[in-house]
Amino acid sequence: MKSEPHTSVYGHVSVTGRANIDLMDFAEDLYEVKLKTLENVAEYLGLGRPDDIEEHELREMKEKGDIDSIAEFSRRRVYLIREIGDKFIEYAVQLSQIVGLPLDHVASAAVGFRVEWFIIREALGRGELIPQRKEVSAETYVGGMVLSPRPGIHSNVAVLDFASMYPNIMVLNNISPDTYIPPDEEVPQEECNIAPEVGHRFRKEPPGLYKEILRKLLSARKEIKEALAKVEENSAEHKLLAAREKAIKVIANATYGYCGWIGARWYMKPVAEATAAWGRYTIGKAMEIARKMGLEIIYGDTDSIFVKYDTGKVNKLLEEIKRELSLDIKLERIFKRIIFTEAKKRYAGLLEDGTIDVVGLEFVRGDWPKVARDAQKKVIEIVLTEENVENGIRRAKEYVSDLISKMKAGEIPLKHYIIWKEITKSAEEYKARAPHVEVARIMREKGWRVQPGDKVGYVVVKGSGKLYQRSLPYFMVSVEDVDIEYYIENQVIPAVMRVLSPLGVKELGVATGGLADFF
DNA sequence: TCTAGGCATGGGTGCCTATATCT
DNA sequence: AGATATAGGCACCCATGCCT
Repeated sequence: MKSEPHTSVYGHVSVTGRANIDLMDFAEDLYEVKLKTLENVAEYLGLGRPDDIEEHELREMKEKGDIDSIAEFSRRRVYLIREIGDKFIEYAVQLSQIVGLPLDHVASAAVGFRVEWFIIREALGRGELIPQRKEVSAETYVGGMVLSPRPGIHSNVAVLDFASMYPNIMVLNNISPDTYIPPDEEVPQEECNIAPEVGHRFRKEPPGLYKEILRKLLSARKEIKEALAKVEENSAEHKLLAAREKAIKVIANATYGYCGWIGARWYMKPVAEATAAWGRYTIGKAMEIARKMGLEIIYGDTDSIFVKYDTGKVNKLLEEIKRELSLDIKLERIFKRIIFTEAKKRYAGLLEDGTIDVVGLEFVRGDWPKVARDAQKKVIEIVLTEENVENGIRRAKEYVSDLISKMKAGEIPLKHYIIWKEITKSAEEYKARAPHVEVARIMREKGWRVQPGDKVGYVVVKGSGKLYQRSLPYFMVSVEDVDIEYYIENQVIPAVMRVLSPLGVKELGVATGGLADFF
C-alpha cells in the first residue's frame, strides 16, 4: 500500500488502490461491493461486521483524547485485515508461482506486469530475447461488436457465450507479435491467416509465442477444472486448485488487452486489432447462422448472443457454430423474462431459479444514491415477477408513489441520499467543476486528506445555484437539509423510468411535490 | 508503469436567440 | 430606436463507472 495507514470512509479505508484490484481478481463477485470499505468487504466475505465507526468519528475521539476507543477501533481493523489476507493468500501464492514474480511483488503488480512477467518466463523457455520497452504514441482501434437490443420485456431468452473467445481466436489464427507479417513482406497467401476487415496477416507456421502460451494456459485450466470435479469441495486441495484455475484464467484473459497496451514489451497494435476483428467476424457469423435457423436475436455483446429460446434449435445452433467456426460456444443461462431498454449494455432478467440479474443499470452503479438504486431494484423485481405486465406496472407505480411520500415526510435516512464518486486526479487537472470535486476541496480545507483513488460521499442540499454549489460532505449534513426534490426528480424517477418506459409507461402519475401540484 | 475498446448518463460549459430593461 | 443584460434552449464536452 502506497501511503500511511489511512482509515477513511471517503477513501477505501485500508483496501485502497492496488489492494482492491488484487482482491477482485480472486473474488470477482466483490465487484458487487460498490463502496469497498474494510467493513463492507469483511461483511461480504462473511467475517462479520464490526460496529460502524467512521473516520469523522475517529477524529472526534482524537480531539476528546479517547485513546481507548481509538485503540479498540484499530484492533478491530487489524484483525479484519488479517482475516481478509488469509482468504486471499492462496490465490496470491498461485499467481506468484505461475507468473514468476515474488509473492510480495505479484501482489502489488498491475495486471499488465503480471502478464508481462509470465510471458518473459515463457519466452526464456523458448530461448527468445526479451524485447525492450519502447516509447510509442497511443493509437486506438476498433473493438468488440455490440448489438442494439430489442427494447421491451421478453420471455424465454437463452444466452450463448463463446468460451474464452479472444484467447481461442489468437490460438486458432496463430496471432502473435512474432508471426505478424508486415504489409511490405511477400508471403504466399496459403501460408497466411488473414484477418477480416483489417487485413493483417499472420504466419500459419510455426506456432507463435502467444499461441504457445495461450494453448498452455487454456489446457492447464481445462485439466484443473476436470481435477476440481473429482476433488472434495472445501478440501485443501480443492481450494488450491480453484485458486490456481482463477490465476490462470486472469492471465489468459488479459493477454489480448496486454498486446494492445502501449506500455507492453510485446505491444503490437495489429495483433490486438486483428483479434478484435476476428471476434466481430465470429459473432457476426454466429448471428447469421442463428437467423438462418429462424431464431430471433434479441441482443449480443462481443462474445455473446441472446436468442429467443427453443431447445431443439439452440442445441443445433451450438453444434453448427462449433463446426463452422472451430470455437467452443456454450448455453450460459436462460432468462425466464428479461427487460431491455433502448440502450446497450443494460438489462435486467429473471433466471429460472428465481434470482434476478441486473446488468449496467443504475442499481449496479456505485455512483447512484441508495434511495434510487433500491427503488429501481424493487421496480425490477415487481415487473419481472408479476405475471401480468399491467398489474406489475400498477404495483410498481404504487411503490414509487409511496416511496416519494416517505421521502417527503423525511422517513428515509440520510445514508440513502449519499452519492459516492471517486476523485481520479488532482484538483488542478479537473477542467470542469463538479460536485464531488468541490466536496473534496471542502474536505481538504477542513484538514482531510483526499487524494486520487479516494471516494467522496456527498449529499445535494436545498438552496440555489449549480449542483456543485450545493453539495456537501455527507457528515456535514442532516436529513432536513437534503434537497428531496432533486433526489425525486433527478435520481429516483430517472432510475425507475429506465425500467418502466420500455414497458410503455410515459409518466408515473405521482405528485412530485413541485409547484405543478398546485395547478 | 498500473491490460483493451464500447457505451450510457448527468451535469457543466459555451454559444445562440429571444425577450426584457435601460439609455 | 438602439444598446445592453438576462433567461432559456441546445450542442458539445467532461467525468465516471459500467460491460465483455
